[in-house]
Amino acid sequence: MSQAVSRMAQSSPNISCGNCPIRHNAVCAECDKDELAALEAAKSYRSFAAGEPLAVSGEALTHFSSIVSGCASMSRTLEDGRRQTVGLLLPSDFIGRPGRATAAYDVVALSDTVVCRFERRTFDGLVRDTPHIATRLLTMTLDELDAARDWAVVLGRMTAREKVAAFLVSLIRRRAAATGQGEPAGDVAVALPLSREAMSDHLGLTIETTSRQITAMKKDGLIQAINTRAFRIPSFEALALIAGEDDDGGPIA
Amino acid sequence: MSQAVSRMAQSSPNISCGNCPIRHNAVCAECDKDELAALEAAKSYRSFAAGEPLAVSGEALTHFSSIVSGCASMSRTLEDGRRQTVGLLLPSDFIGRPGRATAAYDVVALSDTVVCRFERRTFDGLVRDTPHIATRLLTMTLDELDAARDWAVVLGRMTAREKVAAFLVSLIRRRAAATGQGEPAGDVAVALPLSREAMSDHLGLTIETTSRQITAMKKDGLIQAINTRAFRIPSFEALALIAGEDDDGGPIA
DNA sequence: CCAATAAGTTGATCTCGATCAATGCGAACT
DNA sequence: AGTTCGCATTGATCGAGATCAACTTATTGG
Repeated sequence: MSQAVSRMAQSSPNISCGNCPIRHNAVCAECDKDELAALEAAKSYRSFAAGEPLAVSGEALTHFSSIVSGCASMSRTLEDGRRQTVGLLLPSDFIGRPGRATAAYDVVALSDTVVCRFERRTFDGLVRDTPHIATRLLTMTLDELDAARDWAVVLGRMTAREKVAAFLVSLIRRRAAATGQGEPAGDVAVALPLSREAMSDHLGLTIETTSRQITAMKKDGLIQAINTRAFRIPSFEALALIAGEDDDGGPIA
Repeated sequence: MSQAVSRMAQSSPNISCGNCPIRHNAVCAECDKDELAALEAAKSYRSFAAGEPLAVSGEALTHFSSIVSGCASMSRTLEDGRRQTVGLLLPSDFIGRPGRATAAYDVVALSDTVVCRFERRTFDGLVRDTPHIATRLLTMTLDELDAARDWAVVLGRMTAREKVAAFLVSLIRRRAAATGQGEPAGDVAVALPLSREAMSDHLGLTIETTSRQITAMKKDGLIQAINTRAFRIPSFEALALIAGEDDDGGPIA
């Protein structure tokens, strides 16, 4: 998909992928040989086609996984069909939590997706017995928590236009971060890894409203359509401004 | 305030409070004497009057704190004044995160509040060097993450009435959990520790809409007003049903 | 290459919650 | 007791986004 994936894939795939839950790789300074061996033994990969479920809310979750490439959504659907995505999973994001055997949300692949995974009980033991893995997981979880809280501001208080802008801005930032670039600036391109419906589920909007906002933003010159799933953004800063940010760049402190 | 506070306060206050970030107390099986002594030496208490800020977004956060009694909100305010509360902090909830020196949100005391706190650098060291403290913190953070994601469903997809019901249900559940009771049932009472404004900021609604929904729910017999800040709920189950839950009790799996 | 189907856009209308504005109510102070 | 001030409720109106519906554009398969 993005440059991120190809970059990840080439980093010593035979030892350990570059975006495992603990971000382990061959040069991890804190890992001794026994730990690496244990991780390798417990690790496996699995592919999912777009639309395929990676987990079903309420059902057993046998593995702790981390996205290697592709994109998935984590969502809850109410009885009457209303659906809210609570997290967009991109490479390096994890699925599952130590000590819990049941999935709390539905996780569905939005595009073809590869995950790196660990059998749950093995992983639980690894977290319990390996301090620096637990620490690494804590940092990742705290980051996810901040992201979830930031998103609550979008869902609770932003207009449709601001929501769409905030989504594009956050997607562009995550892609840039994954490829090791800094804060995006100026003219940038985004490939959307999801449908208008998945986008709307994430934004708490209907498909129609999302579509109309995109059209309006095209008219205003904020975005240009390469095709329906790819945009060119002439000014990232202008978009970020609409997404309700200070003009000094970066997310609100 | 609630029964929770008095119950907490009496558990060996001279050794360690019962709701410190790591839920340490005199009988913690995993803590040796040195660790306990280190915790005690680093610990202090501080009181805040209702309305007083515990932290300001973007400014230095010198301590890692845990609510002992009272109630605080964690929120972000956009430039134009729109405000969204991203977390309601009740006893045992923590403020701050290891390894970060700056507050990400505004934290304000909603009622008179007491916190138990640790000087930041000391706490960072403690988390780094004491595996079971890191593990405990990881569990708490994962729980917060689930709560934040659950709330995203409320903010993104629920109607005003459902939002108010969901808020009351979650508040009642947290109170019950804090006092060691199980799932609430039947006729229950809630004391609201916050104003209509703070409630609205949490729900992503205006004060007027929140007030109207409360009035409507009174008319429908779902809630009875003891006073403006305290309700009697004749049927917790009926309220939970409106809050968009399955009828088998408990949050959706 | 053209049907068939899914995904996306656009239009018309309606509704829920926001907004603007006034009134009610209770606690704190004199 | 009455005044004041902040909080809460109620009323009237407006508008952003939802809904219902038609249509267009991609994508897939024969």
